[in-house]
Amino acid sequence: MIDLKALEQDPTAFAAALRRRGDIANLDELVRLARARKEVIGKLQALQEERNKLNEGMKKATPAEREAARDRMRGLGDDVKALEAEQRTVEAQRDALALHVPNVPLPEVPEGTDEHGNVEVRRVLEPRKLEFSAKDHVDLGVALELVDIERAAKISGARFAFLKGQGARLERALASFMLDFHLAAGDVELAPPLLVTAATLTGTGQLPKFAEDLFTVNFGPPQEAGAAPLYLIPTSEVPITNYYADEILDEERLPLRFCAFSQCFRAEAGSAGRDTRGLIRQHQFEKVEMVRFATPEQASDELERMVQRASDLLTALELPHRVVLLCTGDMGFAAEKTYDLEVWLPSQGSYREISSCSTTGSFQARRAQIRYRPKGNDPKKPEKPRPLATLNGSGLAVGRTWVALLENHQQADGSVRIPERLRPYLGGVDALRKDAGLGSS
RNA sequence: GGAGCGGUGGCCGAGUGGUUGAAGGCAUCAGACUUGAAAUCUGACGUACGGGCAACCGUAUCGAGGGUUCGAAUCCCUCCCGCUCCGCCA
Repeated sequence: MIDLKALEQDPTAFAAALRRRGDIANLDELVRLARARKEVIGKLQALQEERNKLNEGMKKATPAEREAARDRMRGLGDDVKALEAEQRTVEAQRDALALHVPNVPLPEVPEGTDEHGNVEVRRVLEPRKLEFSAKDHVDLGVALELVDIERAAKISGARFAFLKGQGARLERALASFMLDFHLAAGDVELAPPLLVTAATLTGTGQLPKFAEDLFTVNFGPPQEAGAAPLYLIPTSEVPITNYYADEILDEERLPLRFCAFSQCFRAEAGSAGRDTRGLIRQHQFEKVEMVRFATPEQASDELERMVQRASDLLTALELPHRVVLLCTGDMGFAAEKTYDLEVWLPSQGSYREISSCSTTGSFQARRAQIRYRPKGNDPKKPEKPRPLATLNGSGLAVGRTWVALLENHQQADGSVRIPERLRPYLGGVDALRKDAGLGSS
């Protein structure tokens, strides 16, 4: 959620900053509601104060005095209730609007309407020059019996896959390798719940606006569902970021750095027809995620560190990639600055997203009520809590890493070379070959 | 699925209609004492909103919402969450 106080104090500046992403529809109405709310609260508190004062004398008042005060008190009580209802209404209207307003981009974020406005920051590793024509990961995977998409369609429909034999083991190896990489750098690992409440998804910004991208899960048969549904997480950013929801952390603890492995589930109703071949876009995929809790002052540095970490992972896997700074039009709803890491895919002759690292500033923290208490100078007067900054980044999308590894390390004979660093996770094998003797169709 | 119990401040835990934002304890912070530390003593110590330059003042807040009442942490209703036992189960 945007900073409503800042909005109220300087609507013009706020609108200018937000207009860069082209969405300022509700700002005027929000300002109006903020002022209406103050007015209601002012009236309400005056009445409550009067009521409290009258009440103070009631206990020791004589029956006659009590009787005399009663009418006035009744009237006050009714007025208070009416104003309380009004306050709730105004706040509900305010929240309904505010929860749909996206985050404000940082000044250094380039302006643009779509991915063409993104700015390449650097490239790492040269793509190999193949002396044969590159196969894509589906052809490679099918030939090596690493993946079975047709049978997955039979079981679950489109956008699902079985990994098989060495293919399944490769995914497990990649996830383990990534997690160990993060642990070696000092991150704390969390294994999160995969089903979360609507409130949790509101905290990170997926709800209320993007419900169509999520899978809903009911208790028991749909027609009997009594309890509120849960949602399959689209990324472990959701449960991890909400880990500290409604809490106040001491500044000394920050920054906090977590990593997590999880399945992710995305309905992505709007993506029909895009990336229909292969494993690039699935309803279910694995991802290792990095999440940071930091002071607003630390956020920028933490973002750069996450990008570097993701890049180092790709380098360790010998995968050519580039870092891209997203423009205003290509950023996610909650982000105020995002870098994508794009890995080289020989079959497409282009770079494809494999990691996205964002700072949301205090946007999610305000929604999820995550605050920290600044150190302060005077030990007698503790500082007031303020929202902290949350960051998240893929480190990495395991499925897409699987794809990139096959395509980049394919060899003339159809086998796939395993990079040195990954071999310990695959029992020491140096390549995936057709005659591995694992499984048959 | 059946039966029962419970949700109070960072934590534990009193409190069943009227100065209770809430006893007491723990934790934390500051000061005193001490060569230092421990122990001890004194004091401070929730959050949000409104007003104010500030000191500060006011209002709300005892899981959430609604109701009864002049007045609710305390009474009533609904919902949410947690725990225990039985059943089922990876």
